Amino acid sequence: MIRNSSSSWSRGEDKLFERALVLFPDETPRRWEKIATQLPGKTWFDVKKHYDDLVYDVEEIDSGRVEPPSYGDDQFNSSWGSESGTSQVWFGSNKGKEKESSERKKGVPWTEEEHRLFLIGLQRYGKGDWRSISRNAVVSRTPTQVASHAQKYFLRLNSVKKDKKRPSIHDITSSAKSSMGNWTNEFMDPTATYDDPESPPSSDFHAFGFQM
DNA sequence: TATTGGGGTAGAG
DNA sequence: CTCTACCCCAATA
Repeated sequence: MIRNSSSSWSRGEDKLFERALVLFPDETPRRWEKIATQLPGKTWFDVKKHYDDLVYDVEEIDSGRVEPPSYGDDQFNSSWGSESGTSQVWFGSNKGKEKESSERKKGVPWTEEEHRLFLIGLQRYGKGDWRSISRNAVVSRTPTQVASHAQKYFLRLNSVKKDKKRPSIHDITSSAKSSMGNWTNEFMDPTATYDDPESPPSSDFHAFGFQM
């Protein structure tokens, strides 16, 4: 039931979609149209559908305590930073009830699902409210986790963004080369262009006002 | 082996 | 609780 796009959304498309989502906040007038611009072969309707699906996913997880979709069936390894995927340690499948053996805290690598949820929550609640995000979007994660993840996330975004312009002593005011031209196929390319992660100035409406 | 990526934790606000 | 910085671990170059 969870995560099922109307059409086939590839990884690259998803990435572009997320990028566009963070690029065009909820306050954007023709948000879907603008987002669809970033997605070749997709219409605004498709995009909206996809977003709706994701939001539904989030709500489902929030409401029904539906644990994130089988992470174990990840045939295609997620590549959220490492090209080869294979993030960290998938020590013991902690599905169901976590087993606190004598295992150290170790790190549970965020999966795409969680990351997407995080992005959604990020847009819906804004940059700061990690508690709301962790409460509504990424239930599997505590505010601290979310904050840490967000830190790394934005850090990477900024790093990449800067890196793209780093060897540019020539691009003083930068020409059109920094727009779109370098990256042809950014699909499946983690080092591809992620720009402006800055969240909207609006602190966002807190539809729900529960504090922890 | 050195560097980066990635998550957790500690400390300060 | 949030923000920032640091530490530790694993993967990659």
